[in-house]
Amino acid sequence: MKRPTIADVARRAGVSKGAVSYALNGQPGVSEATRQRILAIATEIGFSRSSAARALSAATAGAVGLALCRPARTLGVEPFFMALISGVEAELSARSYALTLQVVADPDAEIAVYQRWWGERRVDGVLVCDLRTDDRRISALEQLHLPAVVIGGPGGTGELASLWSDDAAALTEAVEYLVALGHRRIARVAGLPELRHTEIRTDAFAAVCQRLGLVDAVTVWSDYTGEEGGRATRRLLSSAGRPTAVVYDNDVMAIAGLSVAQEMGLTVPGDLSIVAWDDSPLCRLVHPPLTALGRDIAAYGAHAARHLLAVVAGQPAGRVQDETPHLTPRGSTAPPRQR
Amino acid sequence: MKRPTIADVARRAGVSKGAVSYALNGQPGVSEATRQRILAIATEIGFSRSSAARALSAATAGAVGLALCRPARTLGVEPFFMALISGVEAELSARSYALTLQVVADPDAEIAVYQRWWGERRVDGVLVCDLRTDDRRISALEQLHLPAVVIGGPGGTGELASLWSDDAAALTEAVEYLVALGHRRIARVAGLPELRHTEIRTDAFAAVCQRLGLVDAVTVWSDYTGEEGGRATRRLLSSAGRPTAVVYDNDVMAIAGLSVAQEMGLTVPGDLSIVAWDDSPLCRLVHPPLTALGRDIAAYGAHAARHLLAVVAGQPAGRVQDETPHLTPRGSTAPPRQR
DNA sequence: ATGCCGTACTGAACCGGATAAGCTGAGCCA
DNA sequence: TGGCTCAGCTTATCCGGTTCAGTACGGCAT
Repeated sequence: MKRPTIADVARRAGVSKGAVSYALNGQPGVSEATRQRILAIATEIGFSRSSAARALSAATAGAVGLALCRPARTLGVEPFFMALISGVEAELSARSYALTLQVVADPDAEIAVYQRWWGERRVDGVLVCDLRTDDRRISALEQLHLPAVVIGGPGGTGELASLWSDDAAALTEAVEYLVALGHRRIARVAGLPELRHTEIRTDAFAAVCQRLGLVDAVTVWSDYTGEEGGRATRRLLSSAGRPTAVVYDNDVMAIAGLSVAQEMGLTVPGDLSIVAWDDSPLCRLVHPPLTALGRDIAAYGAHAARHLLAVVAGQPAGRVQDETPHLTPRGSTAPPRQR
Repeated sequence: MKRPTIADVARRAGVSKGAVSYALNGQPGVSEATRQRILAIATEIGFSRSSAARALSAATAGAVGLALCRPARTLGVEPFFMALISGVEAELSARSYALTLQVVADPDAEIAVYQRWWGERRVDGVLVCDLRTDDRRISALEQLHLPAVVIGGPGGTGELASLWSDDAAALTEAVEYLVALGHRRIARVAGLPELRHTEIRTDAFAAVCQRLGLVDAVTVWSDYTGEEGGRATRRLLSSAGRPTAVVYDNDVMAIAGLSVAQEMGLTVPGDLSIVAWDDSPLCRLVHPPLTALGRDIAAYGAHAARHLLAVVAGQPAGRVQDETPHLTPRGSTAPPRQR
C-alpha cells in the first residue's frame, strides 16, 4: 500500500508538482478553480504531505519538544505534568504541530537532548519546565539559538522567552487567609529547594510572615514526594509548639500530610489546617477535601504552547505573565481550636 | 549559527558525501582509518544527521506515536499513563527513537490521528492504549498497515501485535485473598465498561464469585474518576447488606472510596476492606495505606516499546504476555468485624 | 605483460516537497 | 495591430541525507 505523493496528485490533476504545492499551501499562483480541483483530488486519494520532505525543504520540523527532568516516581504521581501536557497538546494539534516528549535523568542529560534535537532539526522549539536557580539549561539554549519558552520565573530566564505566574502573590494570599482565620503558627512544607519557584515562594513566605509578625513561621524542605511530605509533617507535628496550619508546595505532599495528621490522632481542620498547592482532583478526593491554591494548568500549558509558536515564528521573546493561582477554600481549613 | 551538514564533514575530511554516510552508518565501503577520521571530524564540528533528510531518504521516521484518548481530567490524575510513558521513553531514547504524543477526544479522532501520522510518515509505528470491546481502531490500523502494538487483551486485537497481562488471574487472587480473610460480601467498583480490560475483570470476578459461592457479589460501574468512584461507594455502603470488602478498578477510585467510607463513619479496615488496582505511590499516601494489585508499569511500557520496535523492524506481530499484577497487602484489608 | 578480483572510494540519482525563475496566452490600451 | 502586463501555470533547483552504479588502483595468479 503505497502512500500517495504530491506527484500522484499532480498527475491526476494534470498539473505540475509546483501547482499542487501552491494549491495546498494556499499561496497565489493557481486559479481558484484549479485549487479546488487539486484539493478535491488530494482528499480523494488520501494524500497528506510527508512531514520529512516538508521539514527538509521548508527547514521547519513541525514539532516542538518537551523534556521532563524529574525522577520517574515524582513524575507519575503529580497530576501537574499530565495536565500541562494535555494543554500544550491541545494548542499544538490545533495548528498541526506535533509534540515530542523525552524523559531525562538530570539537567545535563536534558541539555544533551536539546543539542541532539537541534542537530537533528527534530524540533522547532522547546518548552522548559522546572526552572532552577542558576539554571545551566538557559545558557545552553541561548548558545544553541534554539527557540524556547521557559515555564517559570520571574527571573533567571536569561534572554529566553518565558511564561510565569505570580506564585509570591498566591502564597501571600494563602497566608493572609490563614491569619484571618486566626492562625499564628504557620508552617510550610516546601518542594525541592533548587527549583526557582520554590525559592520564590520561600522568599514570599518569609516576607509575609515578617510583615504579619508571625515569629513562629517555619519552612521545612521536602522533595515533592508523598513519602517525604509525610515525614516532614510528622516532624512538624511532633515538635513543641506545633503549627496550627501547614501550607504544602504540592497536592501530593498535602495529602500525605493530611494522612499523617489523622494517623497521629489530630483532626483536620480542628487541630490542623491544611492548604495545598496545585489544585488537582486529588484534593477533592480526600476527606476533608483540601483547601488549595490552584489554577487552570491545561490553560497554562496551552498558553505556553501559543507563546512558543510565536517565538518560533520569529516574534520577540517576551516574558508573559499567566493567571495568578487563587485560593479555593474547602474543608481542610478552619479557625484554630483554642488550647 | 549554521548547522553543519554531511557535506561539511565530507569537505573537511576530503572525501565524498557518500563516504561520510557509510562511515556514520557503520557500513562497509570505507577503510577503518578513514571511518575513524570521519567520525572524529563529525564529533569535532558537532555534526548530527538531520532527522528529516534521513526520514526522507531512508523512509523511516525515527519516531513512534502514542495517542491518549481519555478525558483530560482522568488523564492527569491517574499516575498510570505518566509511568507508562516514562517506561516507553526510556526504551525509545536508548535506541534514539523519539516519542510523539497526542491527546485526543475520542476513538474517531484517534483514528484520524493515525491516518495523519501515516500519511505524513511522521511515525514508524504506534502504541495503542485502552483497548475497547469491538475496537474500531484495530481494523483502521490493519487497513493502514501501520505497525502497532496494542497494550491490552488478550483477545480483540485482530492481527495486530499486542502486550497483555493476566488481569483475570490478578483479580482472582484478590478475591481469594479477601475470602481467605473471611469476607463473603464483596463488591467491585469497575471502570468504564467499554474498555476491554474492564470486561475481562468483570468476567473473572463473576467466575471466581460463582466458584466460591459468593452470592452477594456485586459489580457497580464507574468511570475511573474519583468523583464517580466516591459516588459508587456511597451507593454501595448505603445499601442493605452492604459489602464488607470492595475491589476498585483503579487507585483513584479506591482513594475516593476510602474517604467516603471514613466520612460515613466506617473504619477501614474494621468495617470495610479496600483493594485498589494499580499500585501507585498514591496508595501509600493515604491512611491506612491501600492493599493493591500492582505491577511495574514503567517496565510494562518499556516492554511495549521494545515489542513495537521489533514489529517496526519487520518481526512477526506476536502476542506477548507481561508480568501478572500481584497483590501487595497493606493496612486497608483485614478480616471483617463480626456483626 | 595480461587479466582478474576485491577494496576503497566517487558521482549521481533519488526521496517528496518548497520555491525562485521562466514561460505562455489572454486582456487591455494606445 | 503591436506592445505591455499579469494571472496562471511549468520547469528546475534545492533541502540533506542514502544508496546504487561505476571507477581507480593495488595485489595476485597466470
